[in-house]
Amino acid sequence: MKYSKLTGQRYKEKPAEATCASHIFMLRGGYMRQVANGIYTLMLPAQRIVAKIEQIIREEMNAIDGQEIKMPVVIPRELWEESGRYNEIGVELLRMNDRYGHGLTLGMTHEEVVVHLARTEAKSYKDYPFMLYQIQTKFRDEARSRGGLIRVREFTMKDAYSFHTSQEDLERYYKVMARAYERIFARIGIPEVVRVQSDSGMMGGKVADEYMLLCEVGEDTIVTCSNCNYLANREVGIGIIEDYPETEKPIEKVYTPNTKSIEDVTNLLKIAPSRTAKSVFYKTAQGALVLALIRGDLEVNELKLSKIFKSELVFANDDEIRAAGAIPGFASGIGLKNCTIIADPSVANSNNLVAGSNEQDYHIYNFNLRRDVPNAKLVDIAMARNGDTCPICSQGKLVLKRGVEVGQIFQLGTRYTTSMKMTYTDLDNTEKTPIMGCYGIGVGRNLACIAEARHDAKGIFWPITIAPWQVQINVLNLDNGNLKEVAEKLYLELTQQGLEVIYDDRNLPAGQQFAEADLLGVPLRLVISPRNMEKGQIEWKVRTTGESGFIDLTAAVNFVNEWVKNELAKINASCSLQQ
RNA sequence: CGGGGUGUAGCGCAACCUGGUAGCGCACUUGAUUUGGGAUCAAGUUGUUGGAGGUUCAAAUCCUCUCACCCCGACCA
Repeated sequence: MKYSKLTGQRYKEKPAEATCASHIFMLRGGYMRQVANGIYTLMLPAQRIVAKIEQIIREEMNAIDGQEIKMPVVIPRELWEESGRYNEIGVELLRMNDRYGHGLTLGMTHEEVVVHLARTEAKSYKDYPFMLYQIQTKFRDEARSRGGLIRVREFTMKDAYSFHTSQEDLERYYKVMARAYERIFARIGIPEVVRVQSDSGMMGGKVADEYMLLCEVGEDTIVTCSNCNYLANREVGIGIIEDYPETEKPIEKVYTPNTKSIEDVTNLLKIAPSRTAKSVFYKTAQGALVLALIRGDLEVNELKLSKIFKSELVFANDDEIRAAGAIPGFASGIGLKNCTIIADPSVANSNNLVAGSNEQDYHIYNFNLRRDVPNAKLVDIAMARNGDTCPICSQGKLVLKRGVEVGQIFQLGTRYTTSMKMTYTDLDNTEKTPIMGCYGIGVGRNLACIAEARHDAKGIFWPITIAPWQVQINVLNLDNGNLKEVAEKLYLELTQQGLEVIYDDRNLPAGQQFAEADLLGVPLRLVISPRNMEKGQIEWKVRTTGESGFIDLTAAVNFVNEWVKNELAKINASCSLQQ
């Protein structure tokens, strides 16, 4: 590729709307342009990287017996109705009508479509197990896209679906897939991606893991341990806290006017938040009232709570709280009617707490959950905190970090095969329902994450496996002597070796060429200049390390060939190709 | 959906408060000189100031409505 043929401006200044490194550099470097909120056009450099990421994913999926297929972007509403998700999923699913008034959707995930296919094609136990995958455009009408390609509405995703005749086989394959994922992240140049326990969200199913790149621009919070390798999304993370067991004392009322919050109460009574019980009222989608009781120093994890009721929860309003016999601001679980009470173990395991009295302007001392609210259901609903004790090793302290989800794997179970009536005939001639797993990787998000993890102040440095080009040729003073001939010849020879070369044939001042080269992040740069040509040499420089040196022009092709081979070998060695 | 912010040339910004011919830097075009870290000189080009209404002799500027984008939150695979 000659630079003069590459369409796209390179900006010197940071575009106003960009706030994170990957976004800034990809706009400045002419990798992409925004078309609408969360919708981008990828230009040649980005498209080349994407193609390489996709190819690596494809190789790894094929290596574990994946079959690449292509499902449609536009999906008829009937399929979503069959699985029940047409009504479960909100506005995120983009719905529209065709000319006949037939309801259509833009695919945001493809469980329905893959089951639609698989249920007519795999009728015998002999057809199992199998895995189908695609690399395809998804559309999700995000409430809030942000951060360039980190979070968008239209994106390319590799989604894979496996089908099994037993839970054991699903679990076996789940591990195979997990290994493939580790190899993918290593091969595309972000081996530091970690696997964390997670919630399966709208996909359904029980076991789910997310692959996270830990970095500041991430929007997920990850619970990590200072001592062991515990890793969990904060949505499901658990922290062990100190309990304060005491002998139960009788309830005493205390006058606490104008104390609406835990902070007000602790300030007034001069006690620690951990000596209080907090009452938070929620309402389920069906309108049922829920009281969550938790110790005052902890926060309710609403995802954990919503799983108990299999419903989204919203805060109850004051009237609804009063209807249950509680006083907002002074509420507790004592004497409530028509209200399900969920208590976190933190409240049960500490005694003589300060709690609401359900009487205006009064709290009580010596609240004891087991004695005072015996009907409360004990479930962990606490948000893990920085500094809590690790639930796995009991030694380390939890540390919360930010992360970007770059992939996820789920053991789906029979959520879709049951609702969509997919069956096969087993050995004993009975009809059975297959068990599914599903596995996603966001291609564009990975691209952005690599940029987040691999950049300096001047630009991105792309790992050799996915770099838009492997080698860049710069010529200083192209018009000088025979430099142009030398460069053209070198370009041709390298290209003939099968190397991917971008040749800056624009005759720009050195500074500008170098600045733009840094933005493009090609791993190896060759510089041809009058100064070095006098000695018959060219200079090479490695983008990542800054390492540089000189080589005779005659040896250049060999040198580059070897260098690229070595770099590729280094990455491949880090993730041996044997399964 | 709630809170905040911004829309002026391809990009970054000024002019807006206090109404009076829309400007600067970069980019772009032509020519010359340059070539080891975002050149130099000269001459140019580029705008319905996001849109619609209103007030006014006069609106980028004031008022109303609207649209788009960004940030924070809610929500989310």
